Amino acid sequence: MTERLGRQDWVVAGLRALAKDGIDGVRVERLASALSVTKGSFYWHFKDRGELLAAVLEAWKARATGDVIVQVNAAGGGARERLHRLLLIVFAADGRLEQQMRAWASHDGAARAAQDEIDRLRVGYVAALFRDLGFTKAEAQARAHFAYQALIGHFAMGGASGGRAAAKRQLDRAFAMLVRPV
Amino acid sequence: MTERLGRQDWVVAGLRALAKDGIDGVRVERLASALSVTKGSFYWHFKDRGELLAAVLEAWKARATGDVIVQVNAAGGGARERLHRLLLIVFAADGRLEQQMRAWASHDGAARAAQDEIDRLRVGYVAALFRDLGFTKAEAQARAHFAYQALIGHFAMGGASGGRAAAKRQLDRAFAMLVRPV
DNA sequence: TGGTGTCAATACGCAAGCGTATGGTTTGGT
DNA sequence: ACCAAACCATACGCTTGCGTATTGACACCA
Repeated sequence: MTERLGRQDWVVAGLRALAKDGIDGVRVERLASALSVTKGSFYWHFKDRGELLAAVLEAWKARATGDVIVQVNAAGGGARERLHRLLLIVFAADGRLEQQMRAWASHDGAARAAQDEIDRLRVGYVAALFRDLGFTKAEAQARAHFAYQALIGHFAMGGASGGRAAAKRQLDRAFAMLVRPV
Repeated sequence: MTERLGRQDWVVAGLRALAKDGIDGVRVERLASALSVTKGSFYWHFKDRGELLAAVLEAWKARATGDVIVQVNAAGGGARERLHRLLLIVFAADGRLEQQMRAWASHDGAARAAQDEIDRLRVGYVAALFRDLGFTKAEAQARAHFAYQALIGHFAMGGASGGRAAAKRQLDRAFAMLVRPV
């Protein structure tokens, strides 16, 4: 039942703590207690707290990269359908980790760099969808950027404001605006 | 030259520290040293750190409420001009305090409440502008919300990505999209 | 000149966290 | 059964930061 721990267990616990309490909630003694263990264990797996944070960052990058994109691509459909599906998925997603990640990035260089990298990648993907819809490169880039900014803002504001249905109606309006030709 | 300090000096220093290092950079001993004084002074003006944070929050609310809105209103013009001017101003503004404020709100109830209040107020203002442009209430609300989210996202991403000119061109595209009738 | 109120320095106790040292326990291989 | 490696507990020292207590300096007023 109570298995011994590996590096991954600490990273997972770190991600959980990050999503819940922000980066300075991921404290080694706290994680230890959450894992029902003492920090004696931690310092066997990691050199120091910094190494854990780096690992957490890496883990986040890994899951932030593929995940949704492949999910959207796998379901097929044209660019318009994909974009719509993408928006529905991401705007309904739990943005707490994303938000705390960004809060972290706001005062840490490495996190900031990782975040920027992920941002570029995701905006690039969305821009490609807009291009498929027939927009010029610049227009596609602008719209993708704008839409992505809105997503980040959405997360930053703590997700939904009204009910599920109201949120969907608002999103549909935004979508209509976004895909309407110039 | 070296005047004695008042409560306000600490609050101002707190805001500066918040914008620069985030909420947990506003430490009493750190502020003290920034003000070339010891914490003996601090604890004369404030009961504890919590009281300072509350004061900082209050100060932020005060300056976040009026400021830009009156500036935009004062310059006159129709709804379209006002909206355009508003976007130009806020998207070019320094969002560091805003961003750190939001990072704080991501793990603190009081800050969160204040932030929500400000958000509602600002979105309401923008929604009124959209209504003046002839949109229905729901459409105006949706567009205002979307635009505001994008602003927050913009700040969260650390402001400009390309040059000043490129940013303006992107913003103009977004503006065109936002004001285009359904 | 003495007193009172305002602001500040110093010294202290306390708690949270990090990282280290050292020794104990469990596991798997032989 | 025994050993070595992997994993964990305990105890310690150190730093940072909070909050308190006490005393000092300055200003203004009577």
